[in-house]
Amino acid sequence: MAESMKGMKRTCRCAEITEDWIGKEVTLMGWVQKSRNKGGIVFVDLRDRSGIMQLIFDSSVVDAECAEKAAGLRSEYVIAVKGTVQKRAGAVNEKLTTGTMEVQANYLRILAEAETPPFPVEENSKTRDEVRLKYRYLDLRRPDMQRNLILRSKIAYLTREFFHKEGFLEIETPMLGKSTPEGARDYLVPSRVHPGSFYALPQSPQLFKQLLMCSGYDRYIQIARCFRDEDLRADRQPEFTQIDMELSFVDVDDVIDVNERYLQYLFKEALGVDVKLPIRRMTWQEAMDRFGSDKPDLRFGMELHDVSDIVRDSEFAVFKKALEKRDGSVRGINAKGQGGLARKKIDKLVEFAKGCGAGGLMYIALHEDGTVKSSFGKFMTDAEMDALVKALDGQPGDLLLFAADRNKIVWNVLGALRLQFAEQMGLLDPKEFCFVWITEFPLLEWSDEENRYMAMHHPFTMPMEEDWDQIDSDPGSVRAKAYDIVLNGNEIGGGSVRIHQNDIQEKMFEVLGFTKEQAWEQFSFLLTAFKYGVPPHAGLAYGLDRLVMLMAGADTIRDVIAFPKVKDASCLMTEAPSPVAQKQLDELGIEISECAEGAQNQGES
RNA sequence: GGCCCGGUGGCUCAGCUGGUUAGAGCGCCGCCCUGUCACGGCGGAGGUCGUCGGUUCGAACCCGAUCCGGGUCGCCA
Repeated sequence: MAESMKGMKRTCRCAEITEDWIGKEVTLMGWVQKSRNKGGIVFVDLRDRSGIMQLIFDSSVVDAECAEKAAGLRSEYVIAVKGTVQKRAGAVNEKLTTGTMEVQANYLRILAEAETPPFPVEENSKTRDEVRLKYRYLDLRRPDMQRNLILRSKIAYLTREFFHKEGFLEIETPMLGKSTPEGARDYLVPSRVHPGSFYALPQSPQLFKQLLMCSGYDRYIQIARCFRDEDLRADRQPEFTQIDMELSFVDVDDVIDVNERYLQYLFKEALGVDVKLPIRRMTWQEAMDRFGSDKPDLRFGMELHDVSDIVRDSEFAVFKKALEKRDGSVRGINAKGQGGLARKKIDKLVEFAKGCGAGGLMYIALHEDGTVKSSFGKFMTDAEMDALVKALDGQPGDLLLFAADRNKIVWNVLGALRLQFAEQMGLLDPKEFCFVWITEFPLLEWSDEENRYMAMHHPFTMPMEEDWDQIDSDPGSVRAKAYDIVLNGNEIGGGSVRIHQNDIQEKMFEVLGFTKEQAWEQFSFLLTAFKYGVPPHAGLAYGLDRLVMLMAGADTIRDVIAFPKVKDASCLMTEAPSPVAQKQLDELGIEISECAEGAQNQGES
């Protein structure tokens, strides 16, 4: 039976009590973690967001009514307790920060009873995600989830504090905006007032923050919700949070400078971790050549080696074909100490490589006893094989893996293999934080699907001056003033200097295949604004969820988001999205097609 | 959309080559217990093995479809 808390006032949280409090009267309120009834004495672990305090109900101290109530306490009951902080008479519990103390209770109220929870509310839950997410409010009671969300709050606070001191202004941008064709799919919101027209939820505040620069706000920051209607991953949710910023009268180095100091401050204050400045920088080309990725994990080596020149004259058809392709190459990595890998496991690696888009994967296994096994040795001369082993510094016991194809595929395959081996070999320490700036990204990327160049970052990214004269002759070779900040193989942020000159912007649209009319139709407000005096500007945005995930040591961003969605972007707790009443649809002038209705009915059965 | 992994009492899992009555730990319920903290002791309840269909004398197990969750590729300017 639930009682009122009238007349009682919480004095502090459970684990805020220290030994200085011994002898003091306190009032605590929280959830029953566990109750141990010894007969005449009942121990209760009381939990709130700060931690646990042991309560003791002694039948020789409390009245009969209180003793009976205490004996009836069950997990997750919400209670209020008055009592005295005392040093424990019995053994100390070293697992609790409050383990030397207990509260000798003298008064108890049951504020709410609770049914037995569907899964244990405890640290390191092994309960599967499906159940956790259905009862997310219970999952969020668990100490590890509470720590994550408390850390997230602290990170948001430190971020605002740091950038405020640096002269940034926090300005909100709209959630209801205009749909744009490039980029991810938009979440659309129908307009009641304008039947047939739709708002789009922002994929990022990109254009608005550039307009704010036009308006003279100089330095802008926002912790902004963003939406992308694409498939989910462990590190991707349909709605997510960016730390979004834009600065005027700056170039690449200025953005990097303030952000390096931010990261140093954040990691020191939130985790006590020292980030050494300056953070290492690496061009995109170097990252791809050495690590096969534009977000290299630098906590370990196992670098890629280009062996194209060594095998250029070989008779092996796979190598030959690869080198005839545009941007074709043969590259390898050395998986140290993996030479003894069983044939079956090597076959699995080959399958893995095929999954990454490769035709296959070649290997040289250097056994400890000096024998050599290779999938392609018979097509090669001894001299060529020796040169390959030497190029990768192969020692007895090593496994050398080679991919041959267009660069994009070779990088992709070897970069992924490199990570897989590192994980298998236990080379990844989650407590080690290895930052790197990746700079000088290509401005454009060829799209086979669209049969045109696409902006790698976005259409407002400034090209590097020294490459600009190649924009007509060789657009793919033009580099951009774009940069990503990478932490342990995760892209935690990215940004660029923006185009503020009319002629460059027009040329950009032309290269991207926009007609002048199309460009104006989509971005007229921005292009018009730029006519009235636009300062040079640049910006950057962090994925807050990923940043918190890495700082919290979590495996998925779901563990640092209070109410995340599952893989098909639905919410297991609220069951969103859901069909709506016909009346709502009528108001919006929306009709559901038969095929969508069919899919919906199927989904419900 | 493709590929891979999983779904067995409330939770986490085991369940052999298809074999007769589907197990364990935790939790839960009852009784006992005044120093427990992974409390302890005694007793007890609880499962259409995700769903549908098929193969078989016989299916948790094999086959097909489907639903749910996870990972990944595509996708994510």
